[in-house]
Amino acid sequence: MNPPDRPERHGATQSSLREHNLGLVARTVGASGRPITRADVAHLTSLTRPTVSRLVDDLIAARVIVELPTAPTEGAGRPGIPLAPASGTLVALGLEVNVDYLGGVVVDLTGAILAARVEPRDLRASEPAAVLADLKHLATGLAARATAAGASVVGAGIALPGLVDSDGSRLRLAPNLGWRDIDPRALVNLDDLGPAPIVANEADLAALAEASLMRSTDPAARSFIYVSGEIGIGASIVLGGVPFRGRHGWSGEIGHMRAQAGGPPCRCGSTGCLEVFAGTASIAAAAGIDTANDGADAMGAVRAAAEAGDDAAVAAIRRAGAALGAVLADVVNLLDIPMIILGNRYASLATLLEPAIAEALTARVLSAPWAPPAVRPALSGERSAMIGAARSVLDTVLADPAAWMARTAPRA
Amino acid sequence: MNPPDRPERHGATQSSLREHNLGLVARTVGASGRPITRADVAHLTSLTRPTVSRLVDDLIAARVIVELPTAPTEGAGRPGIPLAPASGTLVALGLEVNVDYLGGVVVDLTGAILAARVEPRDLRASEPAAVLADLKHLATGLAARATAAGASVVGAGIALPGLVDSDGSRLRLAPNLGWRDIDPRALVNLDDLGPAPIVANEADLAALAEASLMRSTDPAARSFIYVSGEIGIGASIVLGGVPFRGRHGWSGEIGHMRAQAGGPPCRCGSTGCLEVFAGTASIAAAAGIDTANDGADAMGAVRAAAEAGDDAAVAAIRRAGAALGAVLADVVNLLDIPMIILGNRYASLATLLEPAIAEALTARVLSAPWAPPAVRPALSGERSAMIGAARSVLDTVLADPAAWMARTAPRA
DNA sequence: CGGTATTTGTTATATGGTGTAACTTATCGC
DNA sequence: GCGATAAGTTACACCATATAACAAATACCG
Repeated sequence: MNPPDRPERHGATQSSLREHNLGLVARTVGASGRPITRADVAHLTSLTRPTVSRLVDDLIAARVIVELPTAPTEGAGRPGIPLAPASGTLVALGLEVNVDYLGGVVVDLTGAILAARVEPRDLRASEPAAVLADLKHLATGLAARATAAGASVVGAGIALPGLVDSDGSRLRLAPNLGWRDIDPRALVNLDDLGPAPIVANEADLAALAEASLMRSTDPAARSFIYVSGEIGIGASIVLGGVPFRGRHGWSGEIGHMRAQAGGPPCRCGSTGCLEVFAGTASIAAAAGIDTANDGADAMGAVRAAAEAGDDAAVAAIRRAGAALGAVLADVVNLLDIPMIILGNRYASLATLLEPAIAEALTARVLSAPWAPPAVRPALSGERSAMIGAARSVLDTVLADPAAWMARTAPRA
Repeated sequence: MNPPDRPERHGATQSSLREHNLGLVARTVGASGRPITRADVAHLTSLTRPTVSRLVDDLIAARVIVELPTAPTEGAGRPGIPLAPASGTLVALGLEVNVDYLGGVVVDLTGAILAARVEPRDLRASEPAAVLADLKHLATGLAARATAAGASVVGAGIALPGLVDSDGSRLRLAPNLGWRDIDPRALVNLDDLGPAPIVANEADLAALAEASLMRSTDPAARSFIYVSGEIGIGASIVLGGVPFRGRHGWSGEIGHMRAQAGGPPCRCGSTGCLEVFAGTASIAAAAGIDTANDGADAMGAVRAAAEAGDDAAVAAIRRAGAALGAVLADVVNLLDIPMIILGNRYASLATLLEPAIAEALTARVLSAPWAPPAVRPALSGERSAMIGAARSVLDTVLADPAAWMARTAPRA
């Protein structure tokens, strides 16, 4: 997602120039929510109109963007031809393995979901090879459907619930699956689907999906903390639209930051971890909700109980919110990223958790008087990790369309 | 230091190409510890020899790099001409205001300190306008000396002990100086010394100096946490050689992260802050060292006492180390940056603090079994913030030598 | 209803930076 | 002293963008 500390970059040649501008035009068309003309792109990028025209022609030929039927005109002068990212031409697969399901989506450059398939299944203590073989089966099925519909599959991304090395070569540990030291790429083996799949942590990819949704609503907010509530608690630190993964790719382990002195021991071996107070299992237990059979909707039950005035549920949420707030205050003091997104299972609890979180933040964040941190539920829903996985693949095309064009037409 | 969330970048033209490669060559020569030839640069950058030659000629004309007398040759073939950053030609001023002194250095592209001047002075509760006027006086004196020696001053950087907005336009709060809401650029007014000076937090600039020192010893380690011990405790998060400043420029406030529940109240109004347990004033007090008259060397006295076996001093250091370790464990869990540099007043205590810090880190950092975090005293010494301030200005020249060349020869 | 202003998109040409190939220069090894 | 080898330079081709001029399509105005 981001490169590890690289020593020094490469020299730029004329073709790098072209690649750069090609990507710039593609991203400019893609990022601007509504269709824009070649002239608009020229203004936005400070490139000249002839240059933009040339680049746009190539991108149209590569099926990255399309010309729309000329819209109802306005103002003087010749009306421009609206351009938009192509829909249904280039697509990516977003796959995910999680505790209680396994699934995949097909997403195109507009962000539309062309196909989806989710198989609920209890994957606690499962066999990695078998599960990932099933995932491959699911993926090839989706890919076949997409190509049948005339789309080209540019690649696949895989979201996993655990510590993934930053280059995606290795899943070190997935506590809830009971997996350890897996090579996901070898086991899924999607070599026929283009380049090596992107493999990353589920929270980071969900955050990426959130980032592209936020780009439409609030283009200024390109950095935030995405908190993913589950049995464990993960976070993704998004800087300028890109998750920051750390030295090895293991950043964001806020579940084991200290929330409170003492308390029951955490399964990590330490005490006082946030997870003990604000993990979904812990919230459910404190609220007196049975979580054994129906983990997915336990938070819905807690919410319902709390809204009905159940004391245990209210107290459980308050305790979780206070713990989250204490930890997040430290995070904001450390990073000065005053925007917190509550995602995954937390999304439905967000309005209830907010008061306690906000209270802790205003009490402890040094800069709160000048710039009070914002706390918000995630915009993206259930399948955000899969969507983010696909998005991350499509982003590589948008970042360097020339590479994709070279791949698709090596007939020179 | 790093830009705030920018919406979208500019289109690249042929001159951007040139600027990029000019900077790349300059940085390649500058970063490689020892002199290298044009052919070496070509190999390292993947540019061709003719291109490198052209760029090098321009950089020599601009006095950014120089040809050295041809060295004792080795191996077959025509010996190359060694290139190195020019010494004494282009220099930057690094200035600093801190609690008990005010000073400046003149640094050239090789990192050599050509001149320095430090005036000890008690600046607690001082008058900003008067102090910064004195700083301007000091700066112009240093600049005059530099130009008299034949150097061109490319600009100035100013290090301040407080919350500085990320664009350097405003010092929000410097608790130890008693300053609040200052426009440092207007008050220092160094307009005749090139472009607007870079203004930033003292810890961030010291970290930058540390980063360039580490580049020589360990080029792989481009990301680390620099902890600056003082009455307050600041930190700079260096990612890929660049301090990360956060949304407003106020990142790194670890002094007010929670170290321990309860404890005496912090002057920030909260309780349990790290500063209460590990700030230098607090360490000195706990060790029973009088800090009133001689704050600068109080840590030396604590160290001496601890090494002599004084119980109070040993306990004070142990308490501070445990608190630091607890907070830093959270930081490493959050960011996965397993390298911690103890700087400023902590540097001399580092060997004594390390055991307690390391103990807390191994106990609480999730990834410690795979990748134990490293804890190290800072390499850079007393004047690191000033040096970093100058360095940051010189880095702008290295990043874009074309801009400097345009400034110096606008005779077209 | 026709002419003008205005803006989009295209075409033709100029500019400029890098790559390629060949050449010159300088050293080593025999 | 001669060939091998590598550094640096020169001459030229290539290619991407800028500039300028032009064609096309609409609105505005008399």
